[in-house]
Amino acid sequence: MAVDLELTPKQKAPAGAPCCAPVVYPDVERAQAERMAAIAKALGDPVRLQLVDVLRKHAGKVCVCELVPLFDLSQPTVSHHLKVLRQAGIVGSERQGLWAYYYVNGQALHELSAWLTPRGAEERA
Amino acid sequence: MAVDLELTPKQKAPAGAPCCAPVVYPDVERAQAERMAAIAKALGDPVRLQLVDVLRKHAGKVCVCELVPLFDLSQPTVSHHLKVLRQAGIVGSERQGLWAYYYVNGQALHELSAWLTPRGAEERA
DNA sequence: GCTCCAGATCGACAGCCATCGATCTAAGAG
DNA sequence: CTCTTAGATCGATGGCTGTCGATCTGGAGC
Repeated sequence: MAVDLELTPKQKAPAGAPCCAPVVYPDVERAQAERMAAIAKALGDPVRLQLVDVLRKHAGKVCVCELVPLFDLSQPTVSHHLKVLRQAGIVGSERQGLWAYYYVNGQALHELSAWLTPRGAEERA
Repeated sequence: MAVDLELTPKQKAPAGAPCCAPVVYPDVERAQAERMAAIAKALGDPVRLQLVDVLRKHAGKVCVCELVPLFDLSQPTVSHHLKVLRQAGIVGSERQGLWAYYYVNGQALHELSAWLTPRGAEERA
């Protein structure tokens, strides 16, 4: 851990020179960052996060008709949130007759979780 | 966890009755959901997620002047993103003379990570 | 004092997003 | 076939958000 980096700039930049080195950041991370951000963004709404929470607690497939009354929201809105979660790969759905059942795809959540805790607190990649 | 729930609705709702029980959801979760969603939302932008990534890798405090050239963005925009992260409690800042140094507050990330993995991961995929 | 620099804030603007009512689709019941 | 129900989609709308240039703040150096 800990790149050798100790409050780098020590004094004012001389003239028109940039105060700090560019510190080019390998964009190997960029693709992964986009993916992680997409997952996080999908979870970035209290309603969607609660939807995931409910689906996860039920551990099995849950009917949409059970999800709608949990929130003080219209059915189209809940449907919209489920769609967002589906497109982010966080949940999956399955239709059986009139009803649609949703379930959590643990993979996506695990991906984000793994990024959040990169092995033993912090460590270089 | 696994609540006993197996594809609840078996047949069409009779008349004007709702098809499923409301399944009242304890809003004890609601406060936590808002908190988790706020953290996730702050991470829901690729730039902010990369900022956190960089700060984390450096393990120490990093000067803003080093962060700006990492992205093809104006200084006010980077400053804005840092502010969002700060307000979400994900990063902290410290000013020293002309420079401002940012660092990751592991707590917030750990909170979200803990919520994402509520114990023994998941079994289905 | 004055000047320059680092960084935050402001104001504006475009694009996105959560929400709704209305509508569409498909399936079960009669 | 007809009616009803579950759910998705559409269209509109108001609010939020990412971005920028311009400006403000305050410390460093002269």
